Amino acid sequence: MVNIKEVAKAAGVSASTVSRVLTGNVPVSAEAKARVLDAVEKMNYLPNAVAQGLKGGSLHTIGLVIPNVRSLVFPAAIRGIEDTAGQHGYTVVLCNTDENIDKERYYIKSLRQRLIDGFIFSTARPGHEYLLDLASEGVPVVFLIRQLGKSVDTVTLDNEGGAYEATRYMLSRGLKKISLINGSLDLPLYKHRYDGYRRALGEAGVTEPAGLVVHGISGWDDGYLVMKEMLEQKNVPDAVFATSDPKAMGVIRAIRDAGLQVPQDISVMGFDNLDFAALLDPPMTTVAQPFYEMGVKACQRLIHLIENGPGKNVEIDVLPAELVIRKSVV
Amino acid sequence: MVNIKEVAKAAGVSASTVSRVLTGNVPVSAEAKARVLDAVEKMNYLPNAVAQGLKGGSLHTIGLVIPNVRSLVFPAAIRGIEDTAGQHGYTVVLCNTDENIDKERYYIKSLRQRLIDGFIFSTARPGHEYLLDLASEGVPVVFLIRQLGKSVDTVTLDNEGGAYEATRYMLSRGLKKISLINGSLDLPLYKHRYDGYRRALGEAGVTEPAGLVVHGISGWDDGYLVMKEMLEQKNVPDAVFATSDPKAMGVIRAIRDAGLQVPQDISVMGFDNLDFAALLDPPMTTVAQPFYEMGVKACQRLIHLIENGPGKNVEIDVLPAELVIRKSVV
DNA sequence: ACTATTTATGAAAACGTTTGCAGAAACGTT
DNA sequence: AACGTTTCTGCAAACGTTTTCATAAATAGT
Repeated sequence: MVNIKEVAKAAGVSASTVSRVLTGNVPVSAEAKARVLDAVEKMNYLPNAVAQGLKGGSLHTIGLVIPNVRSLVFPAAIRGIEDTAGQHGYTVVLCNTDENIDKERYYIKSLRQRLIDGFIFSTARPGHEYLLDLASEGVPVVFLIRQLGKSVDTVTLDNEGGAYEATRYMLSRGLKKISLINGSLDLPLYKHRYDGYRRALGEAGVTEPAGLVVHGISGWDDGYLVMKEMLEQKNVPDAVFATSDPKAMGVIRAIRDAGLQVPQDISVMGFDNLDFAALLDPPMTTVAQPFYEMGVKACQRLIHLIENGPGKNVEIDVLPAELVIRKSVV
Repeated sequence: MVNIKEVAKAAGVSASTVSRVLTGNVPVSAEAKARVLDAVEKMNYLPNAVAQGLKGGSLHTIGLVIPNVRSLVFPAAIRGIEDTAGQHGYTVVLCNTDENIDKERYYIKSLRQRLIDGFIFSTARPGHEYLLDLASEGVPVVFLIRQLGKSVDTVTLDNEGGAYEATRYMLSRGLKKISLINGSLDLPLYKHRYDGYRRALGEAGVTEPAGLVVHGISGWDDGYLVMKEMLEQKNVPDAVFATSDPKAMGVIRAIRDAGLQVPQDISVMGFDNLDFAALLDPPMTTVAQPFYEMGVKACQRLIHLIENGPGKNVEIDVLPAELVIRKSVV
């Protein structure tokens, strides 16, 4: 690759002048400018971003740390991040941690060595408080989807509100005995969904159905198993509110395997509104998360942090959830 | 961040010695080594990879260029790439092009400036021949999933064989009038799936059903539309072979909307074996692509290229497709 | 005990930029 | 015509490493 000195020689000026033409920081005579631009064009010169990075301390790169790209919730968010990063001249490097703290530490170390400008984490959870230290050391950090404390800028969903609306909707359809099949309460987001569910139930004066509220469920296979168990125990709900679409799919499968129908025998509601939710049979009623938009906002916030330093106060951006009504609830 | 000179001072040696201890390229007295290691530990020193990159010409980073992370075929492959990259100390930056050649060019330019070590492209297609030039300029490149010519190392699927097996399977189930709902023939992979379909039909002595072979279909909505059209024309197949799982989902939906059943009235076969294929109703019979493994192989190959230079001959790695039989075909 | 060899070390150059500094050239003022 | 400004430019230092080169110290060989 051709470097700045060769261009300078070709244009008959010094390297400094070439640099000045290209950065535009300092005025250069029209004539010199023309000669430089000409040479740059002819020689197909591109400044070496690594050298620039070394000088200026930034490579315009951000690190995106998530548990696993294969989880269906992330691709849309990634896309939102990548699109806005690209618009601002940033590049994004992707890291999958599998919720493993050692992997996470390794990635952070490795990226900081590379002069990364900032991080977006979707891996925040109790036990990962050192991420807060990272932020307080002055490294630009934003949390996405998962929140941890209130000291770091965060873009997340109104999980409580979403679950509340969902539960209220089922109640409004005459459903009373509503099972909750929920994720791990370790994650605030599942805690909040539980809260929303309880609030709706409380307002309607119905009590939590015994044995039908279960936490710590993750993935469709787990969902399948709990549902199967409930059915075998003859503890049959009117409806089940599964707090993720994959769990809901497992639930539906278990209901079908027991010879029952959705929603005629049991209604099922999901959460996430993954791309295929509309295509299922029956099309799934669920709560939509604006993943793409969340990615965009998180990235905008991070770039703001990088370029303007930390604001006076941290910003916790809670986006509204949207109820999407299809056919899996009576 | 602390730099090598500060460590050197703390250890009472020169920067060169610190460097030598850390790289291990040159012997250093045990005593100096101990002092250096001690200081490194105490000061939490991490060498600046950007400076190393500037010196050595590599930042140990690879570029992964795909059309869109949101397409369900990529996440597993990405994971395969990222995992093996991580094992070799490489970092991966993700680029979505939306099949847009200008975006692709922009990313390539931007990454080359950043001293990227090599590229994996899943965007190869006719019209993008300049990717071949990139490779012949000496930039390490491997193609994944999509092939373009034979001059660049490629990891792809035996698409012809997969489609052949799928078609033969449907034939063996007594299905004769088999519709093919295929992607764009511009992409060799869809061309090959068509070839496999025809070979199976030919061997069985059955002719392509008139009006039931259609190309250029992409996504579930398109699939839904063609199927609906066929049904309205009263041109009803025994089975349809949709060459991607999303297309198959659209097809199934259209069949249901017409009041027919899968597979009793019409059998449906997909292609890809996306994660949720097993969870559909009925569970979908399809052709599996080993996406994760393909990602691993592509990344291994790329790292080999980066570290050992181009081999004498290019390697086109065609992985076998696997028929996975579930319940959507009689 | 003296030279020849090996071993360990530091100084300095190099990687490709950007930028502070100072000097040169051009211009405008009186 | 002399001076003060302004405008432009090149030199050199700096970013944080690695590595070549030369030198000093230590060891071995006679």
